[in-house]
Amino acid sequence: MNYRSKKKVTISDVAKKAGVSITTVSFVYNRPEQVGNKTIERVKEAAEELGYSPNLYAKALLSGRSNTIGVLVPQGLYSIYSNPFYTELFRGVGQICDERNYGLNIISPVEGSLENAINRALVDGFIVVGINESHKEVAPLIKRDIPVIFIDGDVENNYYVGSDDEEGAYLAAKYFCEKGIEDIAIFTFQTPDTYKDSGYYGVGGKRMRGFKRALDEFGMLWDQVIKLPTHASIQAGYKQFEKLVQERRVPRAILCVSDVMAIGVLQAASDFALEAPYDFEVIGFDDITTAKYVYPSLSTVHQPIVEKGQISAKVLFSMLNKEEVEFDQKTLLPTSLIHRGSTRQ
Amino acid sequence: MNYRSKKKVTISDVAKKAGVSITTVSFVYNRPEQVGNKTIERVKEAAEELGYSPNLYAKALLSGRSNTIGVLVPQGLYSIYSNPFYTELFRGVGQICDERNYGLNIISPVEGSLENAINRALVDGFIVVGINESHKEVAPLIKRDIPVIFIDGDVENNYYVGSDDEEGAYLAAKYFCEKGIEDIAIFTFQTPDTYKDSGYYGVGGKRMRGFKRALDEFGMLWDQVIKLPTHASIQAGYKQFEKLVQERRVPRAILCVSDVMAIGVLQAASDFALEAPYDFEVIGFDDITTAKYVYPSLSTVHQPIVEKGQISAKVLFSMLNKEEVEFDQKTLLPTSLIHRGSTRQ
DNA sequence: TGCTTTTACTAAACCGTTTTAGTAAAAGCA
DNA sequence: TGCTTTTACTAAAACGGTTTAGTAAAAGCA
Repeated sequence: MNYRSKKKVTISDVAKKAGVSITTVSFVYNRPEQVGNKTIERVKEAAEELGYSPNLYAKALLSGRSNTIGVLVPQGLYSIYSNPFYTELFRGVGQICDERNYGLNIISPVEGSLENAINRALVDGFIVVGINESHKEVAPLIKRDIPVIFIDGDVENNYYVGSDDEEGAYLAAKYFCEKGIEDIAIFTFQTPDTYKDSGYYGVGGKRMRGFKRALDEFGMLWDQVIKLPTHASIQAGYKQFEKLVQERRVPRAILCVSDVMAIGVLQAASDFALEAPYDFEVIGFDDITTAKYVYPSLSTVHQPIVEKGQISAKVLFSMLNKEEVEFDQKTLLPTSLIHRGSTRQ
Repeated sequence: MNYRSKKKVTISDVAKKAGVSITTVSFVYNRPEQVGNKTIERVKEAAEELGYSPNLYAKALLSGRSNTIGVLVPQGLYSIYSNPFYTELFRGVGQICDERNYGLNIISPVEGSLENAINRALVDGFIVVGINESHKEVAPLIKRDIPVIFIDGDVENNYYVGSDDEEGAYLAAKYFCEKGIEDIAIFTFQTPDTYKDSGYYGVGGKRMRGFKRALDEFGMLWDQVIKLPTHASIQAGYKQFEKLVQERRVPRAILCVSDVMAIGVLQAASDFALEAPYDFEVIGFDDITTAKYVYPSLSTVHQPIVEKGQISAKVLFSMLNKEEVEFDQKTLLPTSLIHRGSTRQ
């Protein structure tokens, strides 16, 4: 089949057909009290017959608003929608958008470039996730003079909402240290080159610093810990653990910088007849919804993802409406270690 | 703190500052080969100093395109982003958007009205999920003369992509019937009044008809089967099963019209020291990713959700580009029964 | 009746771009 | 040198609406 659209019918087509000015047509929709009843009737009839519907871009040009906010994410939509962390974040942002009758647009790189994406996004403001404010790709944001708030990046000069990643990671690592476990592997983020500055980047960096602080405290050698860069997905976690099994170096304890990796680990373990917390222990990070339901249920560092989304949306809306913002410029949410089935108390 | 934006700088501000016409400024960005080098230099400098960034609505008005497609969903964003079915659907749609460098906007009701939402959405085309084409709320879509494709609704006159819900449900119910189980409960969708026509609506209706066909075939009385309308969420499934336990009428078999409900059932069962498939058996519907990872792993009717998203996006893009569409007007994807831990072979 | 107010409508300006059609100056060419 | 072509730029017309300022006719009023 072949789709063809008829050509657009504009306000002046309706005006012509109804025998009135375009002003009158506009008034029929926007200030009907200024128009006589029979005229309203006639205009609406003409509009109906022609199949008129006002052009939204023209309206947006006049008002300067789209009534939509954007969440800027550093990966493609397929990745993003495969990662429960983002889904839960969107849940929080979306809830506030529901309340305010705003639209929500997830903005991901266009041809690999966030700058392109920003330069095309028809939104009134941005929530930027996982990117440092200093990153050159987000420079056009400042230029566009549009309200922006950052989540999970290194941020100095803008609004920011994040979790206490360093502390959460510290608690997780400390738990193993206190048990005297020395044979630890860390599944770290595999930072895409584009967004990598130096050393450990963003939340991944903060979590690593938390792990290190605990190990340092207990006199363990940071350099001797196995660090395995792993994509944030179940599959990648599975693969990484599979490799450890095949190389016969499954450690006593695993710290994952993300729950999905940890779930992959549990899955792989089960396929190789290993079982947490008996053959090894594992702690994830994020406390996504699924963490409770997997088997064994996943011990993890909880961070309030949904709330993070809610708060950032609220702040953004305050900026949009030029209201006082009811939050500090930097909001740091608490993290906590949650013991479930994948660790042995 | 208080956010203030400076006033917008336009192309004519830049033109004035650089001492050229606005045409020249426009050319600098869109057809630089038409402009002398020193002029380009001068214009860019002026633009930089003023912090110029072109107005996207004006551009969109000219081009008539936003390079974004919309997925129209029947619930608020909080609900949608709590439901893995949608997330996986968006994954499929998003993948194609990634490839084509298109944006993806999830459009949910504005003040409870999808019509409002449609009338504000700055998108080039719509994928409509779970709503019948005859529903009055989607009428403005046809009016806006914009490409549309439907997923999971009752559709006659438009492009449509769906799964063979009736057959999948039939297989699930038949499985229990063949085992001679008569004590069956069905967890059905709780259709919001707004979108309810008559009888069982949309995919929920198709699935119910599939269940019924199997029961009929085995001479079981449809009216004697317990039917429990349940919201599509883990919590609601949990609550519903909890009630069954408390009323001491846990059935031998449960058919759920959605995986999330079934996962709630498993969770509640575990909390009441019941365990599938020993104390009862349960089959879900959808085969969301999590179904594999819960305990016991969930037997379910598989439908290719991601593929559904991919196909509908592909069809929509063909319509947008006025290409031949490589799919039939109606695409019906196969479903199949997957046995995992929550049933006993 | 004549004056004021209200009602119903409209012309024109504007929003911020892109694009078309055109021009003057510079360059190319015999 | 005189003619044609190219280069570098611009004025003005779109795009499709909303809004302001204004007008003519109808209604209100003494």
